[in-house]
Amino acid sequence: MEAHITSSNEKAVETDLQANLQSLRKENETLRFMLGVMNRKCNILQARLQERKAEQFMNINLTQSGSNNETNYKKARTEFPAPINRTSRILVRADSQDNSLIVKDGYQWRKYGQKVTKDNPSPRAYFRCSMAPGCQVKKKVQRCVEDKNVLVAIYDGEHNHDSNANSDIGEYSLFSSDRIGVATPSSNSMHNIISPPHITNHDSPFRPAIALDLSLSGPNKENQRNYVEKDHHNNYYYNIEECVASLTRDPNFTASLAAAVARSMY
DNA sequence: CGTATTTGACCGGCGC
DNA sequence: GCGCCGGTCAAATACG
Repeated sequence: MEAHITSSNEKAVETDLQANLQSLRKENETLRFMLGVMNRKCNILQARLQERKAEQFMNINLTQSGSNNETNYKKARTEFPAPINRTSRILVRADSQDNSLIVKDGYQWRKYGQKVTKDNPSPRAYFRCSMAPGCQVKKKVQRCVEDKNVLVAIYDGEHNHDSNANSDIGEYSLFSSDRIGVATPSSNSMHNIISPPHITNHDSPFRPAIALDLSLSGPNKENQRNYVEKDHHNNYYYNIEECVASLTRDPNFTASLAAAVARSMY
């Protein structure tokens, strides 16, 4: 009898927990969506500010001298580069037999050049974002000198528009297991591949690791994070595990977490 | 025929 | 000044 009551109580608690978990998931989803919207709005505003600055610069030059528009525009573009000149390096698994330097990342690119560089026998392809007229994001794609199965894509600048990756994630390899990792802008070699530390690799140093993508959209968002986490004491961590370990060591954090979980349950 | 890609020419920065 | 190198331009070409 008593045992029966206990089990029904447990069931009630379980369904309660399930419901709470569901509502927390929904809340999380909503917050992520809002963050995504704010991110996009921020990018658009930055692009508009950039255009205004360029226009102002052109106007000043036109009133000061009678030189032609194109020269002024070119100068304005160089004087005022992309609002935040971010660069990020992304490594993507590719078939060594496939000679195309195409990295599917959810954006539309127009190729405008190809060049063989000194340090790498594989040609480097130059792309410009063609999804939005004002977008000045560029990317360079080249096969890794150390492993031809890996494409190195270097992104330069910040998109002023959304990608279509969110709507059709499965199509784009950068958002699936094809992506190997993100390296810091200063890195010059494959040793900067970032992968979960618990994944060991005995076959090849460049074998793709599983990368869990928590970003909201395109590759430039990766650059903002670069897998570097910062805690509330302003300490930087270069991998998730280290960050989690530090947080769990912090009694304030664990107490706050426990309180938050308790609040969500009752 | 319009659009995307290719590819040689050109440009600017840098070191000598 | 010269040569090297990476990045960009633009005419030619390919493609749907």
